[in-house]
Amino acid sequence: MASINDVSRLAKVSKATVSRVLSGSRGVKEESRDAVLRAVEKLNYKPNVIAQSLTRQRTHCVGVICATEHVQQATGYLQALEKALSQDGKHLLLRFANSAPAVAQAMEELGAGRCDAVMVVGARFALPDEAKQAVLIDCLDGGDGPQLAIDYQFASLTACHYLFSQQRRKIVLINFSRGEAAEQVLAGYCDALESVALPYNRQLVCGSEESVSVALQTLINRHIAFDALLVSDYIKSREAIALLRRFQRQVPQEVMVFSLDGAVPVVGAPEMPQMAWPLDMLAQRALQLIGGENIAFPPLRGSLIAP
Amino acid sequence: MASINDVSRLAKVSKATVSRVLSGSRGVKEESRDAVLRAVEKLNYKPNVIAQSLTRQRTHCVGVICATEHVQQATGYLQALEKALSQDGKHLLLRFANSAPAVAQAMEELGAGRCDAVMVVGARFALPDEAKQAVLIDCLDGGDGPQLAIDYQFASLTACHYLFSQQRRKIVLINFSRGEAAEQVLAGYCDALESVALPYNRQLVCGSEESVSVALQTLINRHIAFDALLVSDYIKSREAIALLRRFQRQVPQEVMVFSLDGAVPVVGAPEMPQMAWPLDMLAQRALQLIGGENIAFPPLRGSLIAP
DNA sequence: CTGTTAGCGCATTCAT
DNA sequence: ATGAATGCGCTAACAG
Repeated sequence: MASINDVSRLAKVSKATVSRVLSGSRGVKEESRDAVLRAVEKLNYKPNVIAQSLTRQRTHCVGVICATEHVQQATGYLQALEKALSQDGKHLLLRFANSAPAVAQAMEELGAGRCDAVMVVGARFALPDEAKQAVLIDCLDGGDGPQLAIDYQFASLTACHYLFSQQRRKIVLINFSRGEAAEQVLAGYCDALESVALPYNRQLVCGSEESVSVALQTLINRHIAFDALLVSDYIKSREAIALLRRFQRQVPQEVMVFSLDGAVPVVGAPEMPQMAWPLDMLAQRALQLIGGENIAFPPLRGSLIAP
Repeated sequence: MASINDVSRLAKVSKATVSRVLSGSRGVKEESRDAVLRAVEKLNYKPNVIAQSLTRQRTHCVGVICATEHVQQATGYLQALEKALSQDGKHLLLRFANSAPAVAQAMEELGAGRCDAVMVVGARFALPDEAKQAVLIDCLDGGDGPQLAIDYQFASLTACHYLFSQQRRKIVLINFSRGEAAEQVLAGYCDALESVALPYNRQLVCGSEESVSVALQTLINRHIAFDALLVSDYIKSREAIALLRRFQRQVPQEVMVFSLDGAVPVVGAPEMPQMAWPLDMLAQRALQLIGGENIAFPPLRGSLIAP
């Protein structure tokens, strides 16, 4: 691999001039400029980005820690982030981590100068202290640092109203296990019920600790009627649908399932009604945040899509 | 951020000694060794990986270009690769690119010393020349360099036999648009038909040029009977299912859809019968290939999963 | 306008 | 066993 020395030698100018031509490029005589460009061409020279990183103290790399429980949830985010980053001349260093210690370790390894910034995406668990230095995106319990939140209350409200419009009245809520988002979802659910003067039935709200299957089995065992499920994320929705089918409950005829998590990009018609988030906008904002701008964005609102 | 100079000063030894303690770590007096470690601890010193990369001429980064048309197809690969890489102390530089020029540009930007190696994953189109230097994983037309192929003929054969076992005889094949994999799939399909003495019906094999919807509409318009679809990938399967439902064809009762591409990790019960690939093994082999080992692996075989 | 010099942070000879 | 010196490839400050 040719280095800047080779170029400067071939072009009969100093390294500094070569550097000037390739970077700032102003204040260089036409003549030596051409000589440099010719040499660059001939040697197929590309500046070594590692050396550049060392002097400039910037790597143009951004660490992205996908803290999602299931990969599917990460894909939409990843695609949007990669697009925004590469348009900005930055690179995406990917890492998966679905527990607090794993996130901590990832932060550790992405530090030490390898990245200019780190973001944590989609965590559904309490983050370790190390993550306080990162930009948090759709993480359940946002810290005090820069972050991007999702408006789950709005989503929940929308979902309920959609289900009402589909003549569903007995909506089971299968919520996030905990965190602020869970509270928001519950609040939206309650708001919706109230707005149509439906009573709040505690039995229809599934607690955090149990699995989706267990929750549904409990309802079925107790002969509690329901005609819709409002589920926090896509994966749980799939679990729920699988279980309902085993009990011969037609989906969506008998039980309609709504997924709040639309982070999975939809191709063709969506499988089920769900929220779709404006991921490109999310990515843009994320870039602004890692750019150091200290903006507080309002929670992002998604839009309804349905089969 | 503390540098090696700070440590050497605090420990009252030279930079070389510090370096020795942290790297090779042998041939150092116990005394100065402790002093260094103490200083490191106190300053919370972490060697700057960029500087290390510069001297060692190794970045421990691997570029991964996801050349898949749809993100979903990439997720399984990504997760498996990231796991294998991070276990090996390497980092994954992610890039999406779904056209030859995009791949070329990605190769360009990932070169220039940023990565030790690059791999291209899941390309369903002809790769540019630049990609010849990369390790090719599940790319339709493999080049002459190191690569990892998938045994699509085996998959196709398995799929057909599964469909036969489900009392399906009129199987529509919706193949890849072109490339070696398409030929393999067709070969497996033909083998299967032959093995149960079914005639090959040209009308049931859908050509490359048309979209899934058009292909199916054509069949329906011509009143050609079919009771199963063998589809090359998950996305097309979803498209097909959506269209079938619009024509009131019950899936899977009337028409069973089989997806050859199992790169989408399944959670819970699979949506439809499909092939699942041993992605961790794939990732292991990919690592061996970028490690420079010049091994030729046999095409990878997947296993059937069904609802 | 351009060359020289001095780092960036570290690893690695080569002496001692 | 350890320190001084050199270089990785490049940028930037400072003179000319």
